[in-house]
Amino acid sequence: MRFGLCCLFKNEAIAFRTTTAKALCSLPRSRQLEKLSGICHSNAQSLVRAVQTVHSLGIGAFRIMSPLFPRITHPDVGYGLDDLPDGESIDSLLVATRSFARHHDIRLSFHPDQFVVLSSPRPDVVANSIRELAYQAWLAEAVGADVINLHAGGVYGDKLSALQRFCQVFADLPEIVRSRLTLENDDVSYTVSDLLPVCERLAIPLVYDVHHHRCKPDGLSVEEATRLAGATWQRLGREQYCHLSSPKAGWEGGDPRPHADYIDPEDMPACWRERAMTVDIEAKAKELAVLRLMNCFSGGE
DNA sequence: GCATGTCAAGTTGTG
DNA sequence: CACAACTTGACATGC
Repeated sequence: MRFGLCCLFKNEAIAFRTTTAKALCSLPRSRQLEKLSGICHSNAQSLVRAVQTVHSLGIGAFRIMSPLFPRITHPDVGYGLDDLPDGESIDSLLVATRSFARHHDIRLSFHPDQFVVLSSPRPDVVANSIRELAYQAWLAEAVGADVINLHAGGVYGDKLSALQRFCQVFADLPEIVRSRLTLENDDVSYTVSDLLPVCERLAIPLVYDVHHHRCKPDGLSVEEATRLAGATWQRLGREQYCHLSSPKAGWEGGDPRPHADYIDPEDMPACWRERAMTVDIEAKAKELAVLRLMNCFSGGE
C-alpha cells in the first residue's frame, strides 16, 4: 500500500506561486515572460523540494498541481519553456524531479481540473481540453508521471452519447496523452458501472474513488468496485490507483461531498489493506492527514 | 501592512 | 435565473 499526497502541503514551507491572465495582459510581452519565468522557476524548485519532502516523510506518491506553469496554454498569454529567460534552468529542475522520483520510487500523477472535458458537445471546449492535456502530458513525460486522471465530464441529457463522444475524441489524442489517461468515477454523474465498459473498450485504467462511490452508489459493493477497477490496471501490468477521503459533515445528515481535514480510519475499505495499490488522500490537512492515516495502519503492514 | 475581492476555462444542481 | 460547488489558494488592489 502506497499513500499519496495531493498537490499541497499544510505545515511544510513549500508553496506554489501563480498569476492571472489579467495581470499579465497589462505588461508588454518581454515583461510578461520575465514574470512568468520567475514564477515557473520558483515552482519547479518547489516541485523538487516537494518530491524530496514527500520521500522523507515516507509518502510514496504525489499529485502535481495542474497550474505548475500558470497560464501556459492561455490563448492570449500562453508560452513555452523556450520563451522564458530561465527556461534551461527550469528544464534541469524537471530532470532533477524525474530522477529523484524514479530513484526513490515516488509515483507522480496529474488531475486536470473541471475545465478539461472531452465529452462536451462544444468543439471549442474539446479543443481547449486537448491543448491542456497535451501540456500536461508533455510535463508528465518530463517528470516521469504515469497517470493523467480525468472525469468523464457532463451528461448533456444522454450519458451514452456523451461517452461515445469521449471515445471518439480519445482515438485522436496523441500517444503521450493516451498512454497516461485514466477515468475516475465522480459523485454526480458517472459511476464505476458507467465507466467500466468505456475503460475496457479503450484499454485504459479506472481510478476508483471510494468517497464518490459512497456519495453516488451504483449497486456494486466497495469490494466489487475495487476488484473490477483493479482488473483494468492489472491487465496493463500497472499498479492500481484509488482515491480516499472522508466527509466533512459526516455520513449522516448534511452534504457528504465536501472533504474533511483528516481521514476517518473507518472510511478506509478493509479490502484495501493488503492490496498492492496507490491511494491518494484527498484531505484538507494534506500531508498531516496522510501521516496520521499511515500511523493508524503502520502496525498492520 | 492587512483585509478583501478576483482569478481562463465547464457542468450540474440548488436557492 | 443566478450562483455555489468541485481543489484551494495566492495575487492584486485598495484602505
